[in-house]
Amino acid sequence: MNLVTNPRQERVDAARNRAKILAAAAEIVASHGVEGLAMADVAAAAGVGVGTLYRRFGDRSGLAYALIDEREREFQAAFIAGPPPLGPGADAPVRIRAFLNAAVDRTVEQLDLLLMAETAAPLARFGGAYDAYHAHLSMLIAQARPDADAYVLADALLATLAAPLLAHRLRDCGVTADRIKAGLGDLFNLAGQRRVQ
Amino acid sequence: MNLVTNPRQERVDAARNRAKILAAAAEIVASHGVEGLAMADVAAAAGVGVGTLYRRFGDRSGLAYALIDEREREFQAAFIAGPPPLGPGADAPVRIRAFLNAAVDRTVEQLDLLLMAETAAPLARFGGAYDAYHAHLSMLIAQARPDADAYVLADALLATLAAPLLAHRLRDCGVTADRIKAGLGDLFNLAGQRRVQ
DNA sequence: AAGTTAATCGGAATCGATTCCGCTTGCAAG
DNA sequence: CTTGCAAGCGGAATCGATTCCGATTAACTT
Repeated sequence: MNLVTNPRQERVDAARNRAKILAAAAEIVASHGVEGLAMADVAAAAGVGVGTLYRRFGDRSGLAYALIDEREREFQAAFIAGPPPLGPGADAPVRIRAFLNAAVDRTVEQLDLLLMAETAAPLARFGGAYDAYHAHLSMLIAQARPDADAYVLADALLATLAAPLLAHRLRDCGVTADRIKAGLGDLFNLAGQRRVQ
Repeated sequence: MNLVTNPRQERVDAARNRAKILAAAAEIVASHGVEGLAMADVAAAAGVGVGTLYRRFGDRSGLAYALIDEREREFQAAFIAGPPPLGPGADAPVRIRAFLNAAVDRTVEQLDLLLMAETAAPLARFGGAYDAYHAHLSMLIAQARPDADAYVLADALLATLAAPLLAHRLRDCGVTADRIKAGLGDLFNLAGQRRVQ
């Protein structure tokens, strides 16, 4: 899933082209929105052939993920090894709240690109970033709520953040990001508590 | 979202073509799988022009939804007005369990078509069947667990059943449908219980 | 510096979905 | 039984993504 590094060593012209393509794509998204991100246009704006573009990024959604990638690794670094409350050092419940809040913010922030990337290749997010999130979150949940099925609970919490659903709730249903954060936090809080009855 | 009925009255030739197209599409899916469902092929097999196909079903995912539609309305009728435990008559917690189990089964049963339909138009499922499910489930949850945020909890439970995620878990992760049913059931059971502490 | 090779290039060709539009036809009013 | 025309039809044209492949070129060897 790592879209930036490479097996051996990228040839200098290839690296230069990668940079030109990403710059051109970012500019197009900034000026014309995600819909304007046509492969032929990106290639033309970057001054390369479409073949080059496909060699580097695989397909349209690969390009979208590459555009997302920088913030992605930033986020992953933050919750894996950054300072508390997101990173290690805080209690699991605190980290879970922080993680969910940050995940909502991050998704909302890049909603259009995620929408496009997930639409073109819904499977790509799985096996990729999703699995990393899931591994992290289910570990924390197992730690904080030994009685719950951490694996499924993590899926439930993360699936609620899928770009298409989030877009629907935020844009068509008037739900706020804060309400979703609160709802997920409550859901986690309630789940796995020792039952009364 | 109703893909079968129509505003005024469908002309007889149009109705005949609709039937021919659906029959041809179903046969193609049966023999060549969902990947083989190319618009031009369906049109040719049905003996109509592609324009006709688009007039009737809007686009590829519309055709997929139409193929799903029959079982869809069957399912909706069952949980809205059918016999218990799915329909009215049983206690809310029982109906919720039954609904989640049935929803898992139904999704698994038509996983390929749903995968295609959602991939082509992830938004279509929202505003359509998803909203119906959500309305139903959140009503039951509100009834059974007055302390929980039924709206968000319903999203969490339903989002876990999204075709791409379910396909990933079932096919790539070795998770069974039964485990997911159990996990969702537990999640509902735990959520909204009066807290101990 | 010249040779060798595998990685890259570029852009034409291909492929499938979707749109367009002039022609046809069901059907209801006169 | 004509006539009017909105709904419907077919399939060519368009559009954008993706694939192909012969020409180039970076990078290592001798």
